[in-house]
Amino acid sequence: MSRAEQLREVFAECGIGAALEVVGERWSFLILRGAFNGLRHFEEFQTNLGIARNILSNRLGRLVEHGILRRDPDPADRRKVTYRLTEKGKDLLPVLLSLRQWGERWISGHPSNPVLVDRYTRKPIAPMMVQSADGRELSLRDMEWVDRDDLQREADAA
Amino acid sequence: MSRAEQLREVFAECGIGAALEVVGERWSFLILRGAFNGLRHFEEFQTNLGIARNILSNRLGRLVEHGILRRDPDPADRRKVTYRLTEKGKDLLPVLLSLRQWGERWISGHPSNPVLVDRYTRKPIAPMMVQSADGRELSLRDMEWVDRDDLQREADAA
DNA sequence: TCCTTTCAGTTGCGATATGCAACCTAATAG
DNA sequence: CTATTAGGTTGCATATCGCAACTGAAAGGA
Repeated sequence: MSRAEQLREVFAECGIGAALEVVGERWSFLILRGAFNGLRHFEEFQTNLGIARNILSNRLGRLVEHGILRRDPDPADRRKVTYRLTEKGKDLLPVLLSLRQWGERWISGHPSNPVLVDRYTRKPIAPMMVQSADGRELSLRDMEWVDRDDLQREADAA
Repeated sequence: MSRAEQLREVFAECGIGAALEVVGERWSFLILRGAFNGLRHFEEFQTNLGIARNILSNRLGRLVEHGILRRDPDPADRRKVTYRLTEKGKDLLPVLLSLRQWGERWISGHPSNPVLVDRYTRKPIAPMMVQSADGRELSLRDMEWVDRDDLQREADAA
């Protein structure tokens, strides 16, 4: 087994590793943030993020390969290519927002721009938090890591 | 200021960029996952993750530097060093869980081990989701990116 | 038509980061 | 007093990154 394959296996054994295999590179999150903010074209990403063109090309390719972005030619201008989020990509929003809120709280110290608001109430979205199955907010003290099989046995015993 | 310059500034100030400065490297998330799962010592991280020793040393140092882990000598055995999450570190849990749930859903296709449960009800935590200020679940269609100042003006006008 | 600009990349090359194995020092165990 | 453990550091090879320059196809303009 090659080193790369070994690494893939380590990463794949948990959802975090599996996710990082796809979006773990330094620029991927920023490209996704751009996509969520409406960037669609190569030049838009390049000028707005200040990313090197070859890296951008590589990352966009990877994100497309992994089904996070869709790459379509623009029918109106055949030079242009449109990148947009797939469902799989859109589903990364909680990750992006958690990361952003953490950065605002602990690093930059202030909310950043633009703000994501509820379209109807015009109020900013709530902070991301961990909740119980019935919707109570949980802190780390209220939670416990349990082996999946042990949990199953607990349930069977009850 | 040009539109490109404006946007570049926006991204530089964005919480995501700030967060990635600190936890954006390839192994950082996996080290944090280990910490959340109870790993405390250098050798534990090393054998558990299979990370190169020099990289682990470097990453632990960086996480300590940024106040995400605390490094304490073990009073019982002075060879040992204990790394544990600070409040700032613990507050990364929503990021880790969002990432993990996404990976489970879209990549590995199944829930991973161990499971994080509500200590009292013994039920797995809920999926991370974006919510309005009053707790409704929001999908991307229900939200809108708004410039902070525009939002303020909207509020003033009302 | 011919010339220029735009768009989406690719290529070459040097700088940086990463992975691996071996080594080191202090503390503890036997 | 020797072996082992913990937590690193060092040297070296490879992989990835960032920058600048270049390419090639497609518009746009005179």
